[in-house]
Amino acid sequence: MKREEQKEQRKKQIMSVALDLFVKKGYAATKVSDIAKTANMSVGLLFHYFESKEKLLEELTYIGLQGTQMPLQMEYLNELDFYEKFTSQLIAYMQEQPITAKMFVFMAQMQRTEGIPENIKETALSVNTLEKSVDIIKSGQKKGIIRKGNPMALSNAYWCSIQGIAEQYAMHPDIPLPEAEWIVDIIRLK
Amino acid sequence: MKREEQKEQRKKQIMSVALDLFVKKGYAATKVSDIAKTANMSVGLLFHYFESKEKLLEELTYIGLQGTQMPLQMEYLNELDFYEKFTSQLIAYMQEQPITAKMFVFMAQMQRTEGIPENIKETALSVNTLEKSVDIIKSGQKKGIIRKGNPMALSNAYWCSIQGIAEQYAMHPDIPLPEAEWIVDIIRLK
DNA sequence: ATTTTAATTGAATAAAAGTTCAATGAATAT
DNA sequence: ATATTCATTGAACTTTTATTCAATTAAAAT
Repeated sequence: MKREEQKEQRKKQIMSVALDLFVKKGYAATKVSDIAKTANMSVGLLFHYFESKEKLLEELTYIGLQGTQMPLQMEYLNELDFYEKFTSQLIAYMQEQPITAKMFVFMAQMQRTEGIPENIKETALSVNTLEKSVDIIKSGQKKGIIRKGNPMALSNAYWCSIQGIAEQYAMHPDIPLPEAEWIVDIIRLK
Repeated sequence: MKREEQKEQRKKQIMSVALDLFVKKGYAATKVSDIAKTANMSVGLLFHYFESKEKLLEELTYIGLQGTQMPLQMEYLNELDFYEKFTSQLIAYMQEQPITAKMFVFMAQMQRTEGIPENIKETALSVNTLEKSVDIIKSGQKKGIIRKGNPMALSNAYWCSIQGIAEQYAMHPDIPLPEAEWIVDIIRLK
């Protein structure tokens, strides 16, 4: 069964290159021939593995769903501890698995970009964490460990920072990542 | 001289619509016909005002350079005050002039996207603020008002947050913006 | 009023990008 | 060893998107 392995290998190779280019240049700006060239194969071969550019995007999104589900150790003492654990684990994970940051950026791109097929957007949307987060903020505010203010705005501030950091890291992995503590300080009550 | 005014009007209209679509969908994914349709005109007319899609992008980038240069009141007491003033003014400005956030996102897009002509990238690059910021961080650390840590990482954390917030706001102006204080707390020494 | 100039349109054309396919060669099975 | 299956190529074809242009309409100048 050598063929099967090789087939999987090829698909992975294509998807890896595609992810990279989609993140760097955007989906629409990435030509199928770019992907093929970067992966050192002919366009014909690429179409042997994926029936269309859009199907490739679809599979990538589906994988992304699992890829962004990092193995979170999610027992936490309180709401602030939740954010601290999540942040430090995410940062560590981005460093160890550079694909994490790329997937993060890619999924966000899929969510917001108009003209992406609906089924793909829906898959990307299931990564959305903002809603749930607002409740945790509220709960932490009651306990007096998270600062006062509009919970939606607080949650948003935190997630936007995470998003911005992931984006920067995906593009420039050379620039040093922040300490988790700094980011959590956005919402921490002093 | 009605003609001249009208001409300017048209160009502005096209550029405004184009900015909006470029930010939402990305440059490559935005068709000239999309822009024309959204601006209620024929594609032919669009080409009467801009010789190509790329020239339109170029002019937009040039305008963006001025657009992101918001009228900053930049006398500050110390390094932390600098960040506080800058942040609150940027947030206020984004609310008053929604175009600011879009321009911010657009210019960042131009900077990072591969396949954008060099002259355009260079223009976009001159918005880059990260370098200068590192020195301010260092100086503030000496005074003991900015927290300890890698100055590059601190500067990066701050700017990534700003970028993430601008991106979110450009896309979803309905989600409330954070207080400047929260963001500056990323770098503040407690 | 008439002429001139320029705005505007949409269909025609050109260029670019996605997709197919017949032919070739390498691996696997018999 | 031979047959069979499938990976691989690149040129041909199709579709999409950018760009041009001749014709029309509206405004400005004389």
